[in-house]
Amino acid sequence: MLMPRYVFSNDFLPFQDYFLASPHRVRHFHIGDRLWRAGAPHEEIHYILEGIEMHYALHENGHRKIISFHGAGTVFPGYHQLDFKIERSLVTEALTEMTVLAFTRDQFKQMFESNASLAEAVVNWYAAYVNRLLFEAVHQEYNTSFLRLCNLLYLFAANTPAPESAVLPFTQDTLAELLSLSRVQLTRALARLRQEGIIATQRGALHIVDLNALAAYCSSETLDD
Amino acid sequence: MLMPRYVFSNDFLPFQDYFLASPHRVRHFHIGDRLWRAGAPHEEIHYILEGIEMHYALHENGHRKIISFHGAGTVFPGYHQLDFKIERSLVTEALTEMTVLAFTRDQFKQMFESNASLAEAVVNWYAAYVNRLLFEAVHQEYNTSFLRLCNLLYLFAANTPAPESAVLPFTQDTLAELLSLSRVQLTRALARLRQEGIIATQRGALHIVDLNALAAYCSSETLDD
DNA sequence: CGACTCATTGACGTAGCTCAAGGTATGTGG
DNA sequence: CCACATACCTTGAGCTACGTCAATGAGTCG
Repeated sequence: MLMPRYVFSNDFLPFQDYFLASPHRVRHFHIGDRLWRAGAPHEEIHYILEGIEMHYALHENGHRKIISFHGAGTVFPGYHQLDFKIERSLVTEALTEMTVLAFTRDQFKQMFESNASLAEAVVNWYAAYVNRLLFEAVHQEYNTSFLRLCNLLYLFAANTPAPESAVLPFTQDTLAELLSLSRVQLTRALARLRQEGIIATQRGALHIVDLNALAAYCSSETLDD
Repeated sequence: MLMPRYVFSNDFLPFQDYFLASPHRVRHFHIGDRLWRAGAPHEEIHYILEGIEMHYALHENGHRKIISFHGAGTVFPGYHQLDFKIERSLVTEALTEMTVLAFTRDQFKQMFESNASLAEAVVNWYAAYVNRLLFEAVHQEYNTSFLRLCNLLYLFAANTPAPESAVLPFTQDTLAELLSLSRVQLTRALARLRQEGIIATQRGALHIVDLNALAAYCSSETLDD
């Protein structure tokens, strides 16, 4: 049974050769680059060969809200043919050096219409993205900041190769912006987890020390039982 | 440019004849019926011929969060082939008498794979659904309850035939559950709008009196300028 | 006309915000 | 390799928006 994800990767890996054989343009990005023009609608769709990008929104009042991360083997943004106002306040930024295959909407449309299993993959990707957003809108919204943090950390840890002793490479700023919390409030929640021996904190990273104790705090939507 | 929507209808109307000609089962639901078994994954996909349904989530702590409404000419839930835990806490309930064409996942898959323009429509529908969820997660989250209410009312009004004097048929309970607010807080925000002559309230409904004044309160993500 | 649902308002508690000040790693240039 | 700058992290104090609890009023329906 599938749990919410904040990190997307490899969900289009089976199509890599197909993408390479289809009309595209190879593009490179450097750390901190934005993957498309600010304020513009999404004109290109990327298949990521290498690197990780972060997708976030800038709110009128200055807050930054991190939505998701996208790594090798995935496609971003999701293919569609509409023009949404909100997309113009969304930013995608390279966290590492990146290499992508860039498709225009029309090029992607060609592939989408001629390759049914790619179309299925696009739809399944959308379903997973909806799931991540639903998790936040219908679930995290009603939780305290402490519980929201526990859920987030557990989901991240569960997606690593060694959940029991996972190292999560996030600054506290990043975690706060993922959870729509103030940095101060986030620090307080981390302090509690540290005092209880559940995590260890470090500059720019965070270690899971006692995954079971963490899981005991999480809500059922987070746990795969 | 497209704004967030809470009500979905007619986005699959061009396919109605196609749906009728494809293998399906006609089903009827009565007011208050749930459109699929509680706690189960979505096994059927409906094309709605008549009626309106409400989609909501039940949180562990008793809160109910209303997500969206689906009316004639649309398909719900979105087609995909995965199994998400969160779907089991989601409920879809008939608000009126309903008639739908029910497809199994396999039946829908057949259509999806053999009709490229249907596949496009599914993807565009997902993009609109993501947009509605993004609006809440990245935007409304940072707004005060008053501003969130203004945005919601404006979006609803803008989707009616006569926005200037729209009548919105929602109880205050429903509005509170759409905005993740307490009923009390919602009443207070409505009281302010009433005192300012922007709306008139009534049992089970609410009238827009001064749409421009309402728009002046809204944030830019809500306004189509 | 009684029973329900829906709406309104007041009193009070608290989670999480902002503001503020200081502490500790990490990196860079001299 | 030291001095300094720049993140990043921690903790305290006070404020406020919003939640809960509670009581009452006002439409609507059998």
